[in-house]
Amino acid sequence: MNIHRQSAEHDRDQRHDDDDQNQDKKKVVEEASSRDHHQSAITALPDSAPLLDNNNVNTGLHLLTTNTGSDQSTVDDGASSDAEDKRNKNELVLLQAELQRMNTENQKLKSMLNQMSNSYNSLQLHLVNVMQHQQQQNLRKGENSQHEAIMQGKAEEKPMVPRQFLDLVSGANTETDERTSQTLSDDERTVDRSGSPLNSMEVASRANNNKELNLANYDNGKRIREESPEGSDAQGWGHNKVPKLMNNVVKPTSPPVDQAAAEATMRKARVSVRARSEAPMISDGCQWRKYGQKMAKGNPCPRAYYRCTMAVGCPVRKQVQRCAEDRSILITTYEGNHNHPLPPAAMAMASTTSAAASMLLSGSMPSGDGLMNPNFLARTILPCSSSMATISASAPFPTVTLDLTHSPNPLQMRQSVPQTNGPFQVPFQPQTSQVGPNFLGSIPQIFGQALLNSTTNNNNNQSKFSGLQTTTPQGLDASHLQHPNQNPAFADTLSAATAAIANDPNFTAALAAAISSIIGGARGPADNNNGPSDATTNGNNANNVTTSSSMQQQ
DNA sequence: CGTTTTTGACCGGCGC
DNA sequence: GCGCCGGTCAAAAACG
Repeated sequence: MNIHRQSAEHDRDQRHDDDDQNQDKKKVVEEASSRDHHQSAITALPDSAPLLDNNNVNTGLHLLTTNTGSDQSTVDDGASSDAEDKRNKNELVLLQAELQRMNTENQKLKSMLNQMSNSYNSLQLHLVNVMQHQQQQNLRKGENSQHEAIMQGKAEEKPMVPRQFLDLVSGANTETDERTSQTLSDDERTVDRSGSPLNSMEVASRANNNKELNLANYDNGKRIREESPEGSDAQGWGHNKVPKLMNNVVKPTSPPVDQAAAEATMRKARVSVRARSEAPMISDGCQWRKYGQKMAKGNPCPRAYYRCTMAVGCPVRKQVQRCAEDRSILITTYEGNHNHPLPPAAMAMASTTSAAASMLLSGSMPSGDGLMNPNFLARTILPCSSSMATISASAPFPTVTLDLTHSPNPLQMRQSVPQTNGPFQVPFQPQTSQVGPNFLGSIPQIFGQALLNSTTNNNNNQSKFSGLQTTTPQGLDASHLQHPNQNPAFADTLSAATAAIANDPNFTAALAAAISSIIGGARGPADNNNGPSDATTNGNNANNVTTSSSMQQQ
């Protein structure tokens, strides 16, 4: 058996080696034509670094060729042409030196940028952690006083619900909340999750008779706790194949052990996108080759397996499967990092997955109290969008789900809190976290940027953006938790953004940019080891980030 | 004829 | 140890 496996792997490796050789051949040609290919990663960044502009390099090359041509055409012009010849040669040398200098500088800047991005993310996470601790303490104080008030029979105006709210917003109560919710059956939790009035978006959606949202939430609930088709889609994916795949990833560069481990972890991180589409596959700008199809348990629709073919040896894979409950919903799950530059059209999804993976990475980053709860990140970074993205650690590998299948009605969302059983009612209290205004402010940023990006496109495609959902590692979903600080301003922003996104055919781009802007901070789409196209290059993490949104493609 | 898709077989992890 | 299940492989078929 081992022999068989070894021979099989040997064959596989050999194939891989062949692929590498072919890739090398291709590279030679490509690099000969465009040497500045690698710089696209940097040039994809905002216009912050003129030195990194491809045009500069291209211009330089163009000058070089032009001058060379003039050299040959003026050979017979006499002594004056000799002087000109020398001058041209000098210019050529100068330009070459300049070009080399610029290249070196580009490399330096690139590495600096990576370093800064990492530092920024680390600091940001640390700050979030510290702030949350502070707020926990404050909330505990408030909770205590609340208890005293209740004990004194003054709870008429502030019933038990506020306490629950306080418990919810206090991240420190996670343990207690978990215990409480764990006493519920899975079914109860599922019901609660989908029916929780705390999810303002869902409430709004219900008020709007939005079937899609309810459906999607129900699906998510099943995904997280049950072995639903969708769940299996996002969960047991490649758990036993990671080492093998890692070989593919690591081989070319033979990175250090820790980096390899990080990539291995990142390889596990998945980004799932739920979108409404009649097409067999959503177009994300990448080239995919189908390598398998299976019937997943519990879902009559087959699951298709694709791998990226934009570059030989690219480890990125994706699964495509229709939702069992609503077959108009297409669930696409991405895994891995692109090891090649991506076209602009593919940058969107790559950025999204990168950001999601980064978020997962952040969640597992060492913090003061050990590993940071990945859901903590989701709750802090995306506190108001808990109905859009799901970070699931209940799955074998962390998955971020981007649900593009439902669109909240911000107007109703604004009213949702009063309309429901009260702003503080909590059916059951898993964990959520109260985050400061700083983090709330980042949410409109998401939609704001999405709005900016989306308004640039005017296609007929219909995309619906609803929100992000977070799931606790214990399988508890925090998506039903409404952020207490939701305000009309945010609702307005969300409203405008949603409306704009609804008309955005290239929604993924907008969404990716938005998520990247808040999650990655300085980590832009191009901020990865392999260039602009890298989706999850930083590969450190083992958590799931699911983004769900309702996207309709025509 | 090269590339992509299809599809049955195989492998490894996991639960019982 | 066995069976189930998800993921992958690889030969054959289909496609352009």
